[in-house]
Amino acid sequence: MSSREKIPHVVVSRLPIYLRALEHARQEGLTCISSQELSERLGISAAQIRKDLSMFGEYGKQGRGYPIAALIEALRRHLHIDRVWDVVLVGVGDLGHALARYKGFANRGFRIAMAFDKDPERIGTQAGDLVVEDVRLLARRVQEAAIKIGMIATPAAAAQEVANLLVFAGVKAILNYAPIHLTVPDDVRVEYLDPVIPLQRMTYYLA
Amino acid sequence: MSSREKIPHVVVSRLPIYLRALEHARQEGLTCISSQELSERLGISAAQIRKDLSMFGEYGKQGRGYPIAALIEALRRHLHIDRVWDVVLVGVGDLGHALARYKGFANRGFRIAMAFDKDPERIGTQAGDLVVEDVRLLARRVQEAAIKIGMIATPAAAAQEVANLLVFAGVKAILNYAPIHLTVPDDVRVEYLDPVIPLQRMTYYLA
DNA sequence: TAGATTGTTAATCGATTAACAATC
DNA sequence: TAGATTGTTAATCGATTAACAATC
Repeated sequence: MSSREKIPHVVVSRLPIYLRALEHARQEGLTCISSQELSERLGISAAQIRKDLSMFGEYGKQGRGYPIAALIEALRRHLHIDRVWDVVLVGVGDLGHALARYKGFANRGFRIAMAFDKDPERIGTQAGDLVVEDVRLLARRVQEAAIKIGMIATPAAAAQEVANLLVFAGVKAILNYAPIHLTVPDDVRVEYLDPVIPLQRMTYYLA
Repeated sequence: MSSREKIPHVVVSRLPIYLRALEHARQEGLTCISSQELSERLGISAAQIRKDLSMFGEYGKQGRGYPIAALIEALRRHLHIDRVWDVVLVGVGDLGHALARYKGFANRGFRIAMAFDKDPERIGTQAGDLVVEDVRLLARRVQEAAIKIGMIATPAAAAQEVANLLVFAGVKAILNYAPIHLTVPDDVRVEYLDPVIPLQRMTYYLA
């Protein structure tokens, strides 16, 4: 039961998955959903789901399942997305542009607030609603805005240097699209989105 | 030791990470690398790395470490990327375009061979080197080319339907960028790249 | 040879599952 | 009430780590 012990990271990592599924269920007009139903939708065992959720509180009702709206609200609160986080984007090539224009951040807790590049050809151009700024201004601008989350969409060769800069500017969480492992201080988190890694994980199982 | 028992998926999932680090090390001009050195570069324990690699064979030399070129070759073989896999891309919006033009697939085992969309405005237009085709032709084209890997870059609302179509066409591995869980048969693998999920995993730890 | 590092074993640690009393 | 489903416990299962003999 409930939220005072340390929650294992595997459990935290499933929370956004539950949240996404709950939001879909709500869109379908459901108001309540059982761990069994969630299990079928996600391929995660019902016992696992109940155990995970029980670490944060008693949200379920026996005989009926979980009230969707209340659980969504609770998960958003536990994940600290009961607010909107400003994000700084670095690297505005094809992928950076796609991210700057991506509509999926807004209603899930995030907003790209600034975009930087080092290429003079790109600086001053438009990316989504933003004007691309010179990466040399990054540290000052990010510090002033107290931005805590960075997205790296540069080539691999630049990514570690950009990470250092973000860390220096006070960023504590980095989403890295560049195909390279980043070395950062212990109090900074990194998540990786190199598309080739999951592809290679799957080809292992292909004939 | 060596490769006849079933390898746990966690181990398989680390192989591409090792491979990427080894390729970087080779680019730096190294010819041999110890588990200790790899550990520092990746934040994975040296014991873990040795144990993982030992499941595939005895690639290391006591006192010296692992010969990089040979290990790269071996990992590529075990991951079945000692060849180039054709991939079918579905959904050619901003993200799909970025993927079609991404240079990082070619030398890591993949090639986007076809791109489909259902929007008449997009069909016939250029995406990277490809001409966007009508999604109604997908099943036939994919079957004929015997393509086994699909990438979904459509909106969430279309993703499950596209997945069904890919499965019908014989695809066995799907990389899904749409923010939705896909339900597919047991012999089909799915990997997810919704950028919001990792962001929400990190905000849990932000104040 | 001396020093370094592997592959492997056994011990530890952590995560998942099964089962069921509690209860809506 | 009867039926369904939770939260939790204990048992199982699996993954990681520590340690070291073997050996390059």
